[in-house]
Amino acid sequence: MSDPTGDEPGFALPLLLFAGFRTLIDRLHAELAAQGHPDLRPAHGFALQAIGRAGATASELGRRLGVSKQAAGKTADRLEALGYVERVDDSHDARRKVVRLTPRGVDALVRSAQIFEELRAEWAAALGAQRLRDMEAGLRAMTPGNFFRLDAPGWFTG
Amino acid sequence: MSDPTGDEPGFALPLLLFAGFRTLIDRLHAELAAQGHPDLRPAHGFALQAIGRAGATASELGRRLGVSKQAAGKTADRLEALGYVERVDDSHDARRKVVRLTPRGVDALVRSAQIFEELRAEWAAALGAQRLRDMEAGLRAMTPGNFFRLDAPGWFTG
DNA sequence: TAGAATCGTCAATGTGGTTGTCGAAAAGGT
DNA sequence: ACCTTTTCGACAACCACATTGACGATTCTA
Repeated sequence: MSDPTGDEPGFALPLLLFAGFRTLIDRLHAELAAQGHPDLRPAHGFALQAIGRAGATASELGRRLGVSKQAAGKTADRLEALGYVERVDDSHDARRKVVRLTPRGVDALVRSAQIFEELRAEWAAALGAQRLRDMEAGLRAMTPGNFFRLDAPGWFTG
Repeated sequence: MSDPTGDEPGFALPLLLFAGFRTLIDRLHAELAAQGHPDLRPAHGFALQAIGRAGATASELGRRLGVSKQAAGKTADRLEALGYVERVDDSHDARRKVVRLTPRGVDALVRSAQIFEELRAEWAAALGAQRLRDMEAGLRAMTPGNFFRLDAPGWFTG
């Protein structure tokens, strides 16, 4: 209004991006809670995604999440206590213990994917499909390409 | 709906938003570190912003950040140890101890604002000023209005 | 086969968050 | 003025999530 260009101040951009992220994640977990997964936290969702249907060892999980193997092991402990993963001995390597999704873990993953599709459809309906694609394309252009490294936790506090 | 248009999968949207946020914050702190503030972490930046030039009590800071007054007090302790804030007694209210920015704290805030402007200018140059404004407008439309509540930490883990 | 790398775990520590409690000080109602 | 309620800052205990360093056991490799 008073700004002749109408530009947002610079500090608003990261805040808006975070607000968008947070809004989506909050809605995801509200839905997951309503669908039988009330104990799942955002950090757990990232870990489940990183484990994947093929499973992973604690060390591998740590590499995928960008954290130490010890931290990954503790996260696996918590997910195990919540019933989302189980540990199985590897018959080919006595050192390895594979963290594998339980049926409950798979269910959470399937539902998450479904909910994300619905949320994206909401955004597409509100903004227009093309505007949403533009936004995604713009973000993809401004972020490091192989940014499917899910390492949110711990990064904030250092 | 199928996607003959090559739409992004739904789960990519939050990841892209987070990647954008993280990219900006990482660049901010790389710059801050180069400009004499290597110990400042993302969480600290949020707290400094919430304290502001007018200062705030621990309780008020807690309300602004959406955390308990105890947590806010600990964060103030940490910032005090790093030399970014100081505590002064309130002459009108013997209970209150106002957390106020030191010159170093003000310097960090000023530099942060400057860096954010530069980063936004980079995005505007790469995407086009209008596309960036569209992105910001879209995000503003999809996020709760008064989202200047800086409560990132703790939210993730619950 | 000896040496190096990897796996999972234990231990100690740092940071940031949460309740609950408490005394001191301010504010409010009668 | 007095008593009650609220607010403030602090302390204590605890939890979540990360770190580094060390360790025995196992596997890979030169």
